[in-house]
Amino acid sequence: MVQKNKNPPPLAKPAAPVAPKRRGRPRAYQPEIALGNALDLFRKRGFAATSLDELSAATGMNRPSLYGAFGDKRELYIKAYQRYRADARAAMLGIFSDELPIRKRLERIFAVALDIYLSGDAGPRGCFTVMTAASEAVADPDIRAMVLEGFSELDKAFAACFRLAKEKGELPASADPVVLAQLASATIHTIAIRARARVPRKELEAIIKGAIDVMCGARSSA
Amino acid sequence: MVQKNKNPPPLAKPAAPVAPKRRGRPRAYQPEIALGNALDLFRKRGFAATSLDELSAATGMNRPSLYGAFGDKRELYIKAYQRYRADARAAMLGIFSDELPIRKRLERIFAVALDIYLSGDAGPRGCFTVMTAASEAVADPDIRAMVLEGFSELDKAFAACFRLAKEKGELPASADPVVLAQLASATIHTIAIRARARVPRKELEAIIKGAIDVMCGARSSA
DNA sequence: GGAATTTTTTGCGAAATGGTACAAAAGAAC
DNA sequence: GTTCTTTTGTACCATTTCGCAAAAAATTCC
Repeated sequence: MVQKNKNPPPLAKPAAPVAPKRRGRPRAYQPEIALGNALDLFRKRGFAATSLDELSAATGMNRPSLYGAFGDKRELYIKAYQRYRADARAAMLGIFSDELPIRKRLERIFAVALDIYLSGDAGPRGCFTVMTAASEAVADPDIRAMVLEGFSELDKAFAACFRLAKEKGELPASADPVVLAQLASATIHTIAIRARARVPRKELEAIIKGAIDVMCGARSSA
Repeated sequence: MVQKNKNPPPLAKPAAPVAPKRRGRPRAYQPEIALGNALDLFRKRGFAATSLDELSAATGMNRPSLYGAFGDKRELYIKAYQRYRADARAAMLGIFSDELPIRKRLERIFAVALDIYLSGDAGPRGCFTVMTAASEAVADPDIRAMVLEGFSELDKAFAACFRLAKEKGELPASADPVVLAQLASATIHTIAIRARARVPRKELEAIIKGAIDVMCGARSSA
């Protein structure tokens, strides 16, 4: 046992995805879950009205831990917003890539959006991007960049849908995918805002149906 | 001079519109102007992020005077919002009642809205209703009622425009004024949000033009 | 078992916040 | 001129806010 040699793993994969075996005291929280709870709070209250004490209570982490894990309040807000966007993107991805008739596709997209905006035990939470744009994006360049990217992302995804539908002959040749996409985004925005003011789901669904009729032509009133 | 009788004004108009000659120390501020300044601040920062100190500085009134004149912070916010709505209504009234072709009418309505949303020396201020809806309406019933009334007011005004245009034969018989009105409101909302995120005026104008084309039919591409 | 390392916990502190009490000021009524 | 009324200005209070320092705890490496 003299030359025990520490058995050096000759070519072990350097990035083991599980159990990195950190060195110090183990964390008492799960970063993913804590960030999700912080996101919930920010969505409910907005940036300025959310205090670190509330965030601490919601995440189960005390303030110094919050700082260590996510930085100050603004950084935490930005990370929460990134998480929100990633979640929303994930929820939409399948629908945008599925090869459905345009009408069905739009219906599903708007339905998912409605679910996101109307969720929340203490009242509908609306759309983080819209709230953020309304309050923080004017003054904060970093947040503004993310918000603008969010608009662009949504516009482009809708435009791709309409372009494909046009190629498949579902839309008349006169249809302009970019203009239709902006109308679809506008519909997203109007239901996000109205949801936040507790407009009932039925009315929002009626707005969606009307918008789809206009965008796709009102032939099949399903 | 014994029976001087205090000369009772026999039938003097009880509501003299000028110079009521108040009794105590005269006010050092003009309520209208002070409320306007408070409105500007609230539009810039939102409710929670606006402090009474800032409001005091912006209005030129010290805090006790603010409190005496408008009540606490929330009441001041509500009064500022009422003022905003009154101003916006006044700016729109003429256009909504003018008998213009529908296309021209929409162009002017959206142009006025753009001016409101893009104004502000420290960045575009957006639409107070949208900001208010996004942040306060969920939790505050009074504010929510005002916001809902704002939505309804706009929807109805647009619907009246489209209904009239349809009667005048400017729109096809298949056009649904209510649906078109919701799309017009959605366009208002999307440009309000995007303006707040500093989307350039040109892009907003393009969105408006596209929306009008869809709503009125793209024949005359003026 | 002891040293090193990372996290948690407790508690502090300086600043800002919303709101108010109270005396001084400025004008009207008499 | 005196009194009454209303507003202003100064100062204050209790609470909340964000942020951090320093000690205690939990784990790995040796």
